[in-house]
Amino acid sequence: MGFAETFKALSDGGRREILILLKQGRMSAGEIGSHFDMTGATISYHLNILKKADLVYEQKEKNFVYYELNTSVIEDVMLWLSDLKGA
Amino acid sequence: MGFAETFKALSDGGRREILILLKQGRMSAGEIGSHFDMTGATISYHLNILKKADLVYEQKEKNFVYYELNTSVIEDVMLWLSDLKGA
DNA sequence: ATAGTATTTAGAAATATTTCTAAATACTAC
DNA sequence: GTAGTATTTAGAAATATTTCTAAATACTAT
Repeated sequence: MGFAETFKALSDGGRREILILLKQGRMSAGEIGSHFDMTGATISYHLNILKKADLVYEQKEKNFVYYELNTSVIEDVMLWLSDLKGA
Repeated sequence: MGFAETFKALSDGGRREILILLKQGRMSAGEIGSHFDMTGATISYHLNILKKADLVYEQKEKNFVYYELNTSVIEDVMLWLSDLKGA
């Protein structure tokens, strides 16, 4: 999407923690949720925001949904910031 | 402050435009406002959010308030993103 | 001091975000 | 097919964000 979605997604501490968790590798929605004091519905809401921001992608397998970090957008954001900062 | 404030500040397109404008150098609140279709009050509101996020700092001179880009926090954000992206 | 310019503050309205509970969907395994 | 597990969707409540208008503050210059 655009930078608005990306920065908005990153503005929530819980969502940033989810991303940090996913540095370890892909993880099911349930396992992600087990790390937080939130309902599964709330976790699902946050995962959806991260997905729409292209910060994660999902893989459905059996009756699990796995989420994995998507680093391509992170690069784009770093480039934007680098340009803002200037030479 | 923290990353929440920074990312939240960056999540608004108008605020990002203000920052891009300030790449050219410091600019008074009024001149910043003249680039946007918003009231001065709204511009002031956004400048305050950018200031609280340490993305700009202000210098009062005569009856003008000048705003200038502060790049130190941008570096911090880039480091956080770089770590998230991993090696 | 008065008038004028620059900016911020206060208060209110519209919209967006975050979270929950309860229900729905999707799949597995017997 | 029934029961159970995993996840999402729907709807509602609480809070936060964005924007405006009008008023207040701060400073300049006559």
